[in-house]
Amino acid sequence: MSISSRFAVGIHILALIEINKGGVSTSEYLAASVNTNPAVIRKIMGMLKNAGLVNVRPGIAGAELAKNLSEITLLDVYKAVNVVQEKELFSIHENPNPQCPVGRNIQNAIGPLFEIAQTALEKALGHVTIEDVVKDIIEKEKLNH
Amino acid sequence: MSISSRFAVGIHILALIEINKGGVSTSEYLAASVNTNPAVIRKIMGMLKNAGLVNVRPGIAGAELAKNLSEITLLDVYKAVNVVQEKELFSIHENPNPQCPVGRNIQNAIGPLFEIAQTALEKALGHVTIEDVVKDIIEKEKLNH
DNA sequence: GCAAGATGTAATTAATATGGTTACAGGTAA
DNA sequence: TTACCTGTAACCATATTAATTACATCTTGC
Repeated sequence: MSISSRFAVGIHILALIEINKGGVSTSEYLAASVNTNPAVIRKIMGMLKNAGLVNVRPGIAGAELAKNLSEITLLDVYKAVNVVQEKELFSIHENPNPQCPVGRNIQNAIGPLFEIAQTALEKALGHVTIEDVVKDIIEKEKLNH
Repeated sequence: MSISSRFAVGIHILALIEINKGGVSTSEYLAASVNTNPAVIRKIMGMLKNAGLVNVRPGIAGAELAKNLSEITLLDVYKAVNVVQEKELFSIHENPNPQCPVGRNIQNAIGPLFEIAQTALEKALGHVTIEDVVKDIIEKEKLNH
């Protein structure tokens, strides 16, 4: 199992919109960089739009960031693209046997523990911004010249 | 997406083996508590065995813990049952466009960030032992009497 | 030795999720 | 009106999960 690449693609899109600030970031343009289909980009873009991270309008070419670069964290993107539901990173088997002491308590015993772990993950994502990613990309570019 | 319930079932199995210490924990017995098929239990048990967490032998009924309760963390179980590969909790889109500055650097830019988040998750799991889970289950049992 | 009963493991299946693709409705601007 | 874009639904191939069935193999008791 692994978390959908929608998350990585979402980050890619936001970073590219920023770096392409002079030009027009159409879904076709973004799709060419990600190497996927424009419809996939438009779907993800719709999610980013709903989360208030980008501005896009029907009929009008190009997308823009709706917030300051430094105000968009990876956690924002992660939540926007809906790769993991609230409290449901880990799945717990349903219908354990209520006749058994372990069966009737296991869900309540491990649920909170799983939440703690998921929260630790999300907190880590909250500490990184798209600005950090963009700066890192620019840095890596310089090193290869 | 969500992490396979093999993880939750693995925890369930270990806790039940402990609580059923007096009796014989066959795959059929464990399956009845988890509410699944004995073959599913045997498969997971094989993984726990490979990780050195339980002792089971062909032909001999019952499983035992191979370590002290307090020495088995949730992280041990998580790794044993192989629900997430090393460094691969988050998937990153393959073949981004190398002609684009973002495309050619995105993987190296976000890979390490994803690792940090995954490590935070795993660290949280490493702080909890099966003993904690068993104690919690016993506690919850008392409260309901 | 052999029957009974357990574990080990492979093959199959249904259900679900993902990402790609196509198609088209609807909006915008020249 | 034309050209081009976004929004979105429908469909498909593929992968994964958990359940199920089946059977080989091992151990013990007799």
